[in-house]
Amino acid sequence: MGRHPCCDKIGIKKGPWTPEEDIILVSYIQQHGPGNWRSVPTNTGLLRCSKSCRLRWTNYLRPGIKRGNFSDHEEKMIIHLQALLGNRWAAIASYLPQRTDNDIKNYWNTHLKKRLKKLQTGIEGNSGHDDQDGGSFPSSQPKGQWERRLQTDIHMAKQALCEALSLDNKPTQFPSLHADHSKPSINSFINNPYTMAKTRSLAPYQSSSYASSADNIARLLENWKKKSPNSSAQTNSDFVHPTTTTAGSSSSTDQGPASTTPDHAFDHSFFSLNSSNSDVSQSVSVDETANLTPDQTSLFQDETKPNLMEGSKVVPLTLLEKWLFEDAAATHGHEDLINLSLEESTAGLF
DNA sequence: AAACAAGCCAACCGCATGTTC
DNA sequence: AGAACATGCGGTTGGCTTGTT
Repeated sequence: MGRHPCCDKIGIKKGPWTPEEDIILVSYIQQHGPGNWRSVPTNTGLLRCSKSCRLRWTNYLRPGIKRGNFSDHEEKMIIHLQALLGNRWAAIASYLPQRTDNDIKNYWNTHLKKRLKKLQTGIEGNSGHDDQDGGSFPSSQPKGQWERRLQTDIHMAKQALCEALSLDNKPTQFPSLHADHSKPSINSFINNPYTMAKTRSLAPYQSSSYASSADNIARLLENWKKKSPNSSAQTNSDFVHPTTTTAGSSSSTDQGPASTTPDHAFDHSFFSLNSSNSDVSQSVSVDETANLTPDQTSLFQDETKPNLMEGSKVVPLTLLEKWLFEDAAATHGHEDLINLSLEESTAGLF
């Protein structure tokens, strides 16, 4: 069944996204929600393929994305999860709610893989580990991908089931979403990994994620101003968003005529936040999003990571996990102890 | 200061899977 | 049932940045 690629159209733009394009895309999604990517290029006038739009949204513009350096804890999470799940970046990313799979993948390939390799060669001689793409899991053995996945999933399902059966609904204190060390809920484990992606849209997202989105936009605008002082003169040949010419400086109050975006909700919710200073990430948070209309809030609840805070349980950790987390426990305190205690409660069951 | 190399990461590509008709 | 379409995922690439010679 020959499927033609989505990007085979002539005139499709490739390469880095411009701030104008970002704004157009975010503006559109603000009004229509993520999804139906096929129609995005035609409705916005963006000279991008639908896939590119989706990718740009999920990897960069989507609310709740944290960028920049990975914390020590995040590193350990990645190392651990990679050992556990293999190169299933989406699944790994689901345990790091603020990171995209692409980010994690890049970070793994550029930092962690090398570091582990170095570490491994340092202690070489006492191991017969297969490398497994950076090889960090001692017990891995040559297995087919599917077999390996299946094994992992069965293991996780067992853990989840065990958790559900052995623990009552012990209320658990979780850190805020903005903490780096969210722990998976039992729901996410049950859903994970195969159904995880599908459940993303169902899991309500913390309202505070909106701040991060505003931050993303603010950042891109900032970069835009930095890189091209004359960028306001740039135009998109097919589509000029009302905010395009005023983004950054006067956009906070400007509500020029919308050509294809009659609703100005976006301008309010995003750019009004950027009014006097560039650091919106500090000023926008739950309170701000509380003022959003249901549509606006639900929009940014749509395509996000699963809500790892959801539910009241976390998944038992293996000894390896314990080892990986124990260092983080020293720095992050009580939330990690939650997992350790669960580990103890389920140790030896499997 | 220029040339080159290495690192990094955003974006692309192709395949797999799910959904709709 | 199966073709067409939509979306998700992981591997890879290209270009920009930074470091080194």
